[in-house]
Amino acid sequence: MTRIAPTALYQEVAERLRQRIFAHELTPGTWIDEQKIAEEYGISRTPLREALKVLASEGLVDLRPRRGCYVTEISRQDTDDIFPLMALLEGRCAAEAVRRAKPADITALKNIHEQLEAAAREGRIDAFFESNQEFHKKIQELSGNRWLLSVIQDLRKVLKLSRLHSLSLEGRLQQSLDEHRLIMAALQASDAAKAEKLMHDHLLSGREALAKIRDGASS
Amino acid sequence: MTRIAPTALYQEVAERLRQRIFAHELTPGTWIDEQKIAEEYGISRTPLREALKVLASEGLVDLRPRRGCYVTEISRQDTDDIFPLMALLEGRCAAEAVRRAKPADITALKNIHEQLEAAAREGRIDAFFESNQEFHKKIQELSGNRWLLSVIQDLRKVLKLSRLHSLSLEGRLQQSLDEHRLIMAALQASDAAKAEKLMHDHLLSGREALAKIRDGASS
DNA sequence: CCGCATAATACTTTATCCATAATTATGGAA
DNA sequence: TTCCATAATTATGGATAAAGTATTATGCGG
Repeated sequence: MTRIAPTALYQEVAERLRQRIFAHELTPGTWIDEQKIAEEYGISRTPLREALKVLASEGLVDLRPRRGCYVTEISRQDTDDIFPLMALLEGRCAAEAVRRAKPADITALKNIHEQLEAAAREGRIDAFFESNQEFHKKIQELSGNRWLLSVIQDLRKVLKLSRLHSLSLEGRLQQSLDEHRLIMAALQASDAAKAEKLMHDHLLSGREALAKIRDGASS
Repeated sequence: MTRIAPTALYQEVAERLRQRIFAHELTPGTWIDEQKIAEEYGISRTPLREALKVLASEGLVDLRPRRGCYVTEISRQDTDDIFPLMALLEGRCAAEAVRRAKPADITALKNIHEQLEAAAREGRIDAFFESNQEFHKKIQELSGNRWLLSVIQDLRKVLKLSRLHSLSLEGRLQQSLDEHRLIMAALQASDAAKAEKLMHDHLLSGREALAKIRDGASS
């Protein structure tokens, strides 16, 4: 059987490591033992090392020459820097999406939003996360700007390094849902300016929740 | 002699290739022959391949599995997408820089701007490019947001793929200088809103120049 | 004469091996 | 007992070789 999608081995390895990092199985600061991982995956160190180079330029790991590879530790300063940036970018996405969205796109968005509502009703946290991601992603795609999308996705990857990031959403599930409803309404009403501001504030609101958790945890 | 900065070989190779790509010695679309380059640099293919992975995630080359490595071809759509994004981001930088700049920072900026003026007076194109880059970079650093800076730098790398990009600046040297003067004035006056708008328009103005050259070239 | 299939060549990919550098542990001296 | 130095071990970085896959060219058949 020939593979339809000829992904190189190093790409698959990078993806598996990414998932382990996002799942916080590999926590920030931990050393990545090349030999151990290679053995574990049943591959040689060569593709693994290439995968680590990729993760390094994504900012997920820190490659210290002759010292080894460590999962990136993200600081408070970093999240404080990234959230306003994401707010700016995703706000722009929302505005652009309104201008370019066709009726069918709005319908698709409504479907995703409905999944979010359902997940919230049934208290399915994982599904809520999933739909939330999808909603944001869909809007980014609607913006029609490939580079805007890629920049946002890159930054989101870095944010996912923080364990607190996923925790923070749990604590404000209802609030997040409310904000999503307003955004959805603005999109339906084709109000670009409103959608931009709502999305912007939605992101900053996420930052606030994170800060609250962090302050609580450090006390 | 021990090296102060223990940079890995793959990093040096990546940097050399980057320069060759920016210098348009390796033009977009050309195939990168691993064996030839490795031989040329007197290294094995291992560090070269690692370097290519890095360049790939920077978007400078296109790594097609089992097909080889090609210098990225940037489309009109890409530049049309990137310039407004850069305008948004660099605009934000300017606003942020005004808020955070200390008197000493403004003085430093004025010095760089003066170099720009001198380069323009003496018609030193290369020096003008240099000072222009430095001026923008300094403002990005003043914004104090490491991530904002890195995103902008990444996008700028991609823009540099286009040969037209550097050409376009030559044609509008005087206009670019005028815009810089206005930005400098807004910075000195600590007018964040004005600096943001001027910087934003400055970038879009760059896009216009590029579009003009492109249309002229394709006629 | 054109199209398809097969074979050969070339390049990517992966694995193994070796050397160098860093870190840690142990021993000796103060 | 503690600190410094040296040696040994371990891990990273680089090179070479082998294998697998894709592409191209050539030959044969329709």
